[in-house]
Amino acid sequence: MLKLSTKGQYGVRAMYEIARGFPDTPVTIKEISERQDVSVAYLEQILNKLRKAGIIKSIKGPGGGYLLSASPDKISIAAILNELEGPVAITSCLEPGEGCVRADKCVTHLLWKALGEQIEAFLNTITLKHLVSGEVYKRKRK
Amino acid sequence: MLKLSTKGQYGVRAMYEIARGFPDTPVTIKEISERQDVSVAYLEQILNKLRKAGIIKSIKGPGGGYLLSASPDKISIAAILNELEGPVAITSCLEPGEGCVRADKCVTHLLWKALGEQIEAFLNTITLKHLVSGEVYKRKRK
DNA sequence: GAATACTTGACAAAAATAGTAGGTTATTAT
DNA sequence: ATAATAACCTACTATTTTTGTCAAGTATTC
Repeated sequence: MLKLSTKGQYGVRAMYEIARGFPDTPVTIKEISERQDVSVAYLEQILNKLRKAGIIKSIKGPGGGYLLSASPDKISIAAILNELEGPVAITSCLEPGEGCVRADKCVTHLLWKALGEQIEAFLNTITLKHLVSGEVYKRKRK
Repeated sequence: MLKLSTKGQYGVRAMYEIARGFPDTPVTIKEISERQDVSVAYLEQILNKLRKAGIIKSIKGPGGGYLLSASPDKISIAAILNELEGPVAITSCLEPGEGCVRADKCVTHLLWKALGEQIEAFLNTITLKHLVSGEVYKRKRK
């Protein structure tokens, strides 16, 4: 349960590759595709979303590719997933804009809200820098 | 993202109703259906799974219904969702039995594992007792 | 102008979700 | 006995989401 779609998974892995080119080496879709075993066409969709969100920048033509818009320690996993999969919302009624009609009498409303906040907080603390430096492992052990 | 299916959501709400009958008042599907706005037919499917898992017991015939197999403070939300939606597994390769081929070179593997463990730990601390007593609210504020 | 590389929109197979429908079995009360 | 109640079981299906592919276009460099 609570599975992430491949778009989210591949998106984070693609961002990792782009982060490795920080601050000024553009990374092409083809390179990402080869290193992460994801088709070029699918990556195009994913990176397009992230570019429109302003998380990455693109440079066309030979020598082009993708670059981070900010330094790796400023880009959290939460930010990436937010663009690709929308905000954390354990139930549909917790999505922004979606008013929950039975929130007052719903015994589980606060539970799902609290869980969502936990997840969001966790994903906010982890950045591309942690991924690139392999620090996720250390985190896990403490 | 990270949405729970309706089966999981309804399941927890149904368990809440059954917990209210603890220790010896059987709760019928019809009652749950009316109180939680979920069809009888759909609830049958859900409660059947939970019964087969041994979390609840059933009594047939007039005066029958469902009862908890253990006291509300011994039944966690994690246990309920585990039966209805399977274990927490942010990615398919983290499902029990599913060996991850590229775990060693996958930079996100440990991240998803850590997130899953966080979620599981959270859901393990919350029980039906918290739901019935409205204690989820208090938890959330601390 | 040829090659590179991103951009865009449409499409489609496959899987998961969210249920319905209809009949069966067990128990109780009359 | 039999009627009523309530759980049990299996199959089916429409819809939505996921997971991509495909084709054509635009911008840039050499």
